[in-house]
Amino acid sequence: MININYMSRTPVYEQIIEQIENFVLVGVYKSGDKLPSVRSLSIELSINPNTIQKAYSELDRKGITSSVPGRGSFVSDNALGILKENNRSRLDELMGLLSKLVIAGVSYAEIISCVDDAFKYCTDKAE
Amino acid sequence: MININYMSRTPVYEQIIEQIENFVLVGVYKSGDKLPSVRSLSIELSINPNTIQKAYSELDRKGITSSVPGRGSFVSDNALGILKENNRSRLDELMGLLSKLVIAGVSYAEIISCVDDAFKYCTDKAE
DNA sequence: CTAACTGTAACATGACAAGTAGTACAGTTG
DNA sequence: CAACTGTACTACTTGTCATGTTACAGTTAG
Repeated sequence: MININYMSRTPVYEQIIEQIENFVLVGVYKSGDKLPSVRSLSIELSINPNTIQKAYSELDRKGITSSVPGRGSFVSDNALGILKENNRSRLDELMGLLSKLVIAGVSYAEIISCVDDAFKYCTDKAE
Repeated sequence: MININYMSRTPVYEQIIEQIENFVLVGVYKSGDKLPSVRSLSIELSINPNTIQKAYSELDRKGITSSVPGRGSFVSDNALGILKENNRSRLDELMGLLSKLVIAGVSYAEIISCVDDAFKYCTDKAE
């Protein structure tokens, strides 16, 4: 389910965080769902348990999940809300990328077509 | 002229590369222009000459610049073409970011407004 | 030619992040 | 009780980044 790219510069634990957050955003994980345990996921991905735990504790800190010793890690009630608010603030990131593309000579129509595709593709998932 | 952010995760030498590439894209540096020397830039930015050299040699490797011992580093003839082609291939990066924003509930109108702003801002610089 | 500049190369060093390895503790569940 | 769960801690290895330093060779202006 989770896919790790070892060639990437972004640390493994951050890749795990990002993918779990995406699962929550898309609806694969819903509030109350149980995440795979630290040990089972570490075996599945052939990654040291400490790396998984680092990801999980960071998710806890963000309020995305809630971990209980002995029981497991669970998706928080307001996880979706937190993530949506976080992603919303990425609009400036979008501006930076757009500027580069414009300077590179990418046409207005091409970019609009990308935007349309993104909306077409996610139209049913975005409430 | 060049601005280094020491808090950033991206290495200093990559920040230098990116900013010089931007100068070429925007037209501050044109083909044949001479870049500041390794030593002068290292003094200006209070950075070790080796770090500057790492950036310059990478720019050479990409074909953006052409360095000659004793003379200096100069912007290549096809630098602009190489950079435009590179940036053009970032359209998938745009798709990824757009998907996240859409899932986060950002409206179509908001995104289109961003695109318009980007074009308005860069309209005179994009040939 | 000389002096002052240029890029290039090589080495040692320190700092830091990431990941691994191993062990241990405490809570939960069946 | 046994098997699971998350958590904590230390030690170690690795890779990258940046610095400090020295040296060499080519170019240019005086």
